[in-house]
Amino acid sequence: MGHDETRSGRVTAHNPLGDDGDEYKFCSTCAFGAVCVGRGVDKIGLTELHCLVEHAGPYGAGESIFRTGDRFGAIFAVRSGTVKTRQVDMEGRELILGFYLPGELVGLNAIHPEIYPCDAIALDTVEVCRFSFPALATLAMRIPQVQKELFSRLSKDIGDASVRNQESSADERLAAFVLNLSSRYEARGFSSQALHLSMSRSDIANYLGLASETVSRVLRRFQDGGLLAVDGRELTINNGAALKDIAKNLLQR
Amino acid sequence: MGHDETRSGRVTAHNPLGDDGDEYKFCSTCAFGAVCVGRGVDKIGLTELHCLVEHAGPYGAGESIFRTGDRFGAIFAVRSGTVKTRQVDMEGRELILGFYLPGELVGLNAIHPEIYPCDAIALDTVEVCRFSFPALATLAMRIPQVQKELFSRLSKDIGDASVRNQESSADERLAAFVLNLSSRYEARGFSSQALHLSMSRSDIANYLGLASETVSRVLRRFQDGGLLAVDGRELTINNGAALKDIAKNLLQR
DNA sequence: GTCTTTGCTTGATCCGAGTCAAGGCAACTC
DNA sequence: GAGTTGCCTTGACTCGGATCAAGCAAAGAC
Repeated sequence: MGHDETRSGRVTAHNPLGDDGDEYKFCSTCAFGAVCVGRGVDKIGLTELHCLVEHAGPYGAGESIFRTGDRFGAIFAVRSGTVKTRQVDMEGRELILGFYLPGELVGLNAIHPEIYPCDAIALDTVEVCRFSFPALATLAMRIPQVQKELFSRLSKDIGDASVRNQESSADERLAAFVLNLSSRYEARGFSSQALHLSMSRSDIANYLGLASETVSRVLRRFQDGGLLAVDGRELTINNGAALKDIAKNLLQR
Repeated sequence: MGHDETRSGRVTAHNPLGDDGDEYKFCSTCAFGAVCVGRGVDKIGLTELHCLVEHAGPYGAGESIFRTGDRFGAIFAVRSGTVKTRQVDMEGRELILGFYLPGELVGLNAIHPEIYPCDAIALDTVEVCRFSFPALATLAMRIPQVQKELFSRLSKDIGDASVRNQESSADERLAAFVLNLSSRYEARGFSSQALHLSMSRSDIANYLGLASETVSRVLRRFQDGGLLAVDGRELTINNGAALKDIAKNLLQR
């Protein structure tokens, strides 16, 4: 055990995630790892994927994972907690681009400008997996499934961003927002009925292009109509069908 | 020349773009080809890229290049003319996702769903280059620059789509729209001052989330203020700086 | 304990842009 | 020529949601 320990200790010091055994187990619970496992990346590819991952965090609420203008070097998979991305304009006004739940990838919009075009900020306690993008791109050259996954994720984000663009009422937006969160939580094994809003009303409002007062009012109206129940940031969907009907023109295909 | 001609003739019959000599010249004027040339794809890679390209069109105004629900098989570079992409919701209302000028890529949002999520419709006489996506992805496995270009284009579209999402006044939107068109034309070697709007007022309105009447009124106000001159679909920018000031919060970085 | 601070809710008012309606102007057709 | 069609413009009215302004509750600070 003596000199082996020394050697692996040295390696680990430079690459703390180099231990495949632990890492394999570690990443089998990681969202992006699960994606790869689920979509048929072979075990060798998966191991290589793990070798280029770094576990980062925890970040406390309000801390940033990356900031506008930082040189782009990696994309991040949320491991736990919720992340928001935002831009701040010249007048200091915030524009929220998106919320990222466990299992979702942050930073794909930075590949092109080669600097991060937004801040990524933890809304609660957040852990992430960091994927060096040059390494990922290199791996994608050899493993078709990795390349395909990347293309697919990128393409999906284009579609998702487009959906938000249509003109629609506050009711439609909020119903769609709630249902979207619900289905994303469900896809990751959480409850689709009872959900926790990690973000403030004003974050939601900003994201949806509304005033926070409007968010309050619409949620209250939905609650009065029996569509859902809100208690602070805890939200329970009681009539998903009715919400779907309200949001039908905004729902992702 | 004799048997050479015969051989290349046979090949050409099955793959009409297989003749490298002609094709190289042909695609050196094609927008996507120019992109690759400009960014340093080597000649061998470029030749291979040309081999997987098919020239399609011309399409007349109103004809579609692909339609919602078609199985995704290729992305398209606009060669001449203007293309719009749109979705039609259950009530039959149109939602315009984007306009594509010569040199721009259409269909990137179809990679993920693996079917086209929208119609691509020619606004005037349109010619395109068709890139088989499986072939492109395969080429990307071997040629880093092709992979990089694809990642970059995809990432750029995410960023572009996000920008449109913020709440903003009709004036801001229209100023940003005009400037955006202007810079895109300029990037392709056209005039940045005098531009032709290939799309109707109602297409512009739809794209910007406004009513067509509002587009009329705002353009008129801009004209009265000396910012630009409109004559039907011909538009001349007279005071770009003032437009930039109006649009400053929406301008792409 | 009180005093702040922060986030959320509710009410009253106002304004930008949508909607409705009418009319203008080319480009075609017959 | 007159009529039709499609697109654009202009005016009058309406309304959804922003803004302004309180008020309230929970969580810290001291």
